[in-house]
Amino acid sequence: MAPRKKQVADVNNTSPVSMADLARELGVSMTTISRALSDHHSIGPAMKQKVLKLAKKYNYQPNRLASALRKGKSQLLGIVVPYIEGRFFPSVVHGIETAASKAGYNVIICQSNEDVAQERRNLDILLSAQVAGILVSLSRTTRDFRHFEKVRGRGLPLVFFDRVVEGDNVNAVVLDDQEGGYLSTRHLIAQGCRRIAHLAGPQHLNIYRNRRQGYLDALREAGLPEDESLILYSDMAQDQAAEGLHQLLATARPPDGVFAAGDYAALGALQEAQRQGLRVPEDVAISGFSNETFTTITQPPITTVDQRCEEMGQASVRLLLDLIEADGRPFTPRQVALRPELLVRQSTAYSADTQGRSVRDPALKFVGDVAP
Amino acid sequence: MAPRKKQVADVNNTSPVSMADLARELGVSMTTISRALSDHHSIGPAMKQKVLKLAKKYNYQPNRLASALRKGKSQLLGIVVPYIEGRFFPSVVHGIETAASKAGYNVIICQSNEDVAQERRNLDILLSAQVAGILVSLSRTTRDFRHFEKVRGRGLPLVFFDRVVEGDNVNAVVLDDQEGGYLSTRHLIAQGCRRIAHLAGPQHLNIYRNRRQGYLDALREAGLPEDESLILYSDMAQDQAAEGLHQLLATARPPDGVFAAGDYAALGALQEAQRQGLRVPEDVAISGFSNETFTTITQPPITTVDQRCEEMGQASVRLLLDLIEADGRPFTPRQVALRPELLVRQSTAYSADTQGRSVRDPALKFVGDVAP
DNA sequence: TTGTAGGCGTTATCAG
DNA sequence: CTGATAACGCCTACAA
Repeated sequence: MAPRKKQVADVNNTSPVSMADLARELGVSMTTISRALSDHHSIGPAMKQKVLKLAKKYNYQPNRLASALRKGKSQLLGIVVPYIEGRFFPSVVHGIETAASKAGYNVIICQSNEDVAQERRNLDILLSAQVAGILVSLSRTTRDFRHFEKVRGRGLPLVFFDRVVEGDNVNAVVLDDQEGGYLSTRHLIAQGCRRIAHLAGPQHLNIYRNRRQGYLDALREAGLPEDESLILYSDMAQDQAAEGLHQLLATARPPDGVFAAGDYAALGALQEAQRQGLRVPEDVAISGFSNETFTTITQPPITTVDQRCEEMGQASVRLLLDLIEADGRPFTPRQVALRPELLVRQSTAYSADTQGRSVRDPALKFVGDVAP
Repeated sequence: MAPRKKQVADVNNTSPVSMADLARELGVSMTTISRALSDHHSIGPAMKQKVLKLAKKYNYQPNRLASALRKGKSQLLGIVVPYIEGRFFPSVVHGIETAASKAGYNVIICQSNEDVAQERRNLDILLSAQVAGILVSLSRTTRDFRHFEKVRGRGLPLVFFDRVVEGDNVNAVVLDDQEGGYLSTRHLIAQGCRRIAHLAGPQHLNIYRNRRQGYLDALREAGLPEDESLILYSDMAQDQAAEGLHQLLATARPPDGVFAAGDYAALGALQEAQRQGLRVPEDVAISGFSNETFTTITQPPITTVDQRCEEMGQASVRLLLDLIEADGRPFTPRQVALRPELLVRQSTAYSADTQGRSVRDPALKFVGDVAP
């Protein structure tokens, strides 16, 4: 019963077993082992069984470092995000990891903390880790994109998501924010609203620019006037929104609907309306954007636009894998715009389900979506 | 101006430059290059400069795979979490990634999806990726812990966090839930509550068991009776909590305070109380657990316990790094219990700050914390 | 069907 | 202070 000891003083440490060890034990060459394990065609079934059995017995784990070094490609994907917090990025990362692991890849994750310098460093790290591809959502402070040229120069597959480099020579996955703004506003109009205010975000960010444009599209389509006095620009904070709505409600012709470009702004508006004694949605309907968790638990729950976080992750991985499989052969860059989903809740619709009911109208203009 | 082309048909791909390339260019040996780059002491400053300059010029990136293969240790840490969603795990991962990258490590992240089999596979993957250490939060379905023996057998540093294997021979970082329950209840008592109900979670989960115990501790300390009829067990869902409070309020002696073991339960209780026309906190004070985002935006904002997610990530990494540095030398396993933070808001305190004010009472029993 | 041998890029051990 | 050489574990022509 005495445990055999190979080395002195090494109580417990099982040193990892390599192919060479297995080969020695079976009296065959490493080639045979390698082939048996990778299910190569030119290997006898008997031999294969023997090898697999021994591998199991010794709990053989392939050394992916060695394999990757030899093949020049690892099974790792790199992710660079501004941060892993809030609702959006974690969900996208969740989608990415799920899709990646399904395809046999693992992800190594880096945060830029909204700092270009850190973003650059992250890219360098991922390059030297020999990842098979990189997924990036830009930091807020990124104005210069030269560091990405390094990646392309290496011929390394690169996909942007959400915060992307604009242009048609990059691979990118985004939410169609304009469609989101359009859907929300169209819905408010359908609910009978005729004076719809827009709580808009900073217009140097394309997401807010696009949401505003969707809002205008819907107004125009319905023949409603564009009224700049109904558009309030802010940083989308709850109190700014409340203050803004406060002012609008004090005017001669207050709005009967509010499309906020963010859920916190919608919340601020909701609370302000209620403070003023207004009923929501009867006196003023309010909708938000992002499907933050809290939108389901306010009274009434807030109508909002879901950003398809997980799908964004999936779509990004799909695109990246296509790029990886293309393996340097010419590949026409793709820009994917995910179709947002309007979740109608009681802040805009009297009869809406608390959980939010997805509005899918086949007559809506089709903007783009991932391939089925 | 014609671009020099090394290879035909290779338009743009800069193949990564290796130490050998630099050595050839400078007419020195690879050894010299390696030493210059790793700042070895026995290298001439002149030589070092030359090498560094050339490395910069050619944009040399060390191949971490090769380095790790040679050294038998990578600069990667593995994380296994049930999933990356909600508030808790993303924040912990955020803390982990931040601490790890500060120490020169990168993280590769895996989700078990609450599935033991997946958890096992994840461990295998991390082992074969030759990570330097592993951080694990157990899946709900994990009852058998043998797969972790493989990791220990390899002598690979292993730290559990939040959902941990119990016992004093593992390294683990948890929140002191008992202390959290104690702090909350003690606070309710200090606010004048004398009949405090507890919305408890499933008692097979240690977090809920511990929160309940803390509740009992505080009652006992204050000389208040333990009344099992005031403890309601459920899965902590919003509607269950509402229903539960509904029943309690209908009794002859309704509670004047509620300590809910989760924020959703607290929310359900708050809404139910308000439906019954009760004022919160005047008629009944309510506190929750977890510091979910929505607790700041309810009316009134809900007093809750912050779980120190980021600190948990940091502490886990610190412990793991200590383990890595011990490098196989005997290491007495450590269990770290993070001190929770009570955030007092208006649902329990008339005068509380909306944002929540941290209660730090030096007289509180000290349970444990990370080293400074 | 199996074996031999060389190399992926780095580092550690020697010897000068 | 510098260089030659041998690994690390795996893969893959090429040869048998």
